[in-house]
Amino acid sequence: MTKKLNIDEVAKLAGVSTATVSRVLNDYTFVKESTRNRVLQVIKETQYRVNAVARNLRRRKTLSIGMIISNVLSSFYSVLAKAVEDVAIRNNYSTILCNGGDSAEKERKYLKVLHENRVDGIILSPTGKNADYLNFLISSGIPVAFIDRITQGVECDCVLVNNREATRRAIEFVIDRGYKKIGCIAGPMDRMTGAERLKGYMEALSGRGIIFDERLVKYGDFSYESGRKLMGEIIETVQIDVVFVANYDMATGAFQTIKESGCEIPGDIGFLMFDDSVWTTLVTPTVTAISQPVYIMGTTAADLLFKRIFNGSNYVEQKPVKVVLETELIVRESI
Amino acid sequence: MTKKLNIDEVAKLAGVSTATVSRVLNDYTFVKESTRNRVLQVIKETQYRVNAVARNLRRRKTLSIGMIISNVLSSFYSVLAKAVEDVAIRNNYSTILCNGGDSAEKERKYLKVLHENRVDGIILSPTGKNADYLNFLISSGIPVAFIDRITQGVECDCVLVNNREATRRAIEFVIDRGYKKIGCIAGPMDRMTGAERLKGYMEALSGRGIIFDERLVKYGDFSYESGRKLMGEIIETVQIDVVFVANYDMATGAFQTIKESGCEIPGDIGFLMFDDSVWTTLVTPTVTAISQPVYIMGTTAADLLFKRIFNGSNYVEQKPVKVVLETELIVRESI
DNA sequence: TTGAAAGCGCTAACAA
DNA sequence: TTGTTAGCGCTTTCAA
Repeated sequence: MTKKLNIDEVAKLAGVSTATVSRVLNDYTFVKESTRNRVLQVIKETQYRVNAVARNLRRRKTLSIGMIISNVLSSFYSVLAKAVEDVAIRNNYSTILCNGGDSAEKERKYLKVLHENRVDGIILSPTGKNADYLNFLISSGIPVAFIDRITQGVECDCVLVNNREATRRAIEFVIDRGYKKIGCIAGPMDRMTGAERLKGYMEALSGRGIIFDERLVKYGDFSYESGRKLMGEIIETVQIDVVFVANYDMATGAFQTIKESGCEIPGDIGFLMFDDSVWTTLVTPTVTAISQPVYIMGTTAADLLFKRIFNGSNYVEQKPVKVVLETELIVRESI
Repeated sequence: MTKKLNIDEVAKLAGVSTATVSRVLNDYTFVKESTRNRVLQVIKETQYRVNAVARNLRRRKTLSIGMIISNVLSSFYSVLAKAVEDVAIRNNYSTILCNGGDSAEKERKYLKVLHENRVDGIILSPTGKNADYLNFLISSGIPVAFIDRITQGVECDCVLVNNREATRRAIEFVIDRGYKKIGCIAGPMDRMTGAERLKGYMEALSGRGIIFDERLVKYGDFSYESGRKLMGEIIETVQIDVVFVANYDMATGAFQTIKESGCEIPGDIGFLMFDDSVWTTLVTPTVTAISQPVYIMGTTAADLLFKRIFNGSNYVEQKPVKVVLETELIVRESI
């Protein structure tokens, strides 16, 4: 707060021009060794730090990317966030993390904030809305990458998993183990992952000649609370052999409810979930789960994004890349 | 990528000066209704978005804060991150999240990046090092708040829990239940929480007349892997009644190891952990845990930070606030 | 109620 | 190898 410390001040103290200081700051090669040292000395003494805001304005680059996810509290998204940040750091970029909570308005608001801050790229798990804004961003030169889900009508890089296929195969496995009445706690149908996983469930049934019974399916919002509540409803109202829960948070709630109800897994009810995380090997019995390569999803999407960022304004012409990663059914004791 | 769209362009299209556009942008009152509408119309048609980088440079404010935590993957820190971001959003601020991984060099690097980006404040779970840089930041007008831990020699707002006291009382409870040989998987001693919790453990022993046996204590790094490994060592080398694990991630690893070893909890070995999160009520038996008000810690620290941010440069004179929150021992089946 | 213009701190042509 | 200088896009006096 003493005197305002900027590049001019440093230049004055070192007895050179601001351009020279700038050159030192940016490791420009053509600076005489002695001059460079003098400047570095002043920088050290004054603890001068370049003002990145001014630099960003001038360079028209911010060395930052934005990331919008539903909620860092969800294990899946926190891994994604970590993966993306790891890649960003490797590229000397900062990450602005936004928890959009799956609200289309929030997503739009965050897109606006990120746009205003002129982030060099945006990576998000989209709500499926705001196609207009996303397209506008892309066409105005800000690369966008989708992760886990997509928004219809927006052409950009994306990284997904084979939700439908993975679910179908897992349910087929369950059926082949002899289970007949297969309950399902599905995600919301307006979310790609929710819809795809349910389709996989239905495909497996019809493929094995089992009539789809809609009373066995409950629709949640992917949250712990909804898993908890819907599992309770299922236990109270219908008779099932096994339950498939469409994501980690809901499965956590559902497992809790089953445990409290006194039902035995897998004796009274088998348990299969999408996502494999922390507690699946800790509980009794251990849980059979469809495992996604979450961290890889994050790094893959980030790599795609940075490829475009570093391609500069040519990037618009390049075809979007779609990566679909494989999941793995990890069979444990609950089925 | 068509034509460069800035405030001048908008002004031209609306037939006014840039100053007027700026006034509209910032809800300045003295603009004639018709003029305002004309400008808003142009903004809408062109999809103009203010360049926050330029605005920040001019205003010498960025409406962003930085947050440095060990690792978003850790349940504790992800809750903290969410809490801080929630408060930031409420104040119309963005959060730049950095995973410092408890490395002093990384912390320093991130502090530098955040400083260069002229964030309006920084909130961190400090490594305990870099006191010089932190003090420099504070004295140059960037408010800092600590959360969960502090750095010696730095005077700033902080939010902690009563680590030592909480542990002491919990261990006393364990002793009073009749346990005698109390193992401990402690955190690293150069981290405040690690050291304080171990002190609490030792205080409880001496208070109850139990001789401290250092063979029963293993020192980990708060990670899943170290919990897993150290629990293995304990099981193989010493005889204990009960184990206290000093944080969530290590407890996850330790619990896994016990489960795999075939030992019964609490029959063969009682289990007590610091932190209460996802799986403690899911496993069999449910786990007795010291619960921290994590979300509240985050919002409290963020509130303190924003109070200083909004106080402008006067903030340096105000005495640092230290908040110590209470934890709660939640008794379940594992003890 | 509006406009002209200075300047936030930096980078990068261009010139020397 | 170094300096001069024109902006980057915005806000904010000051004047009209």
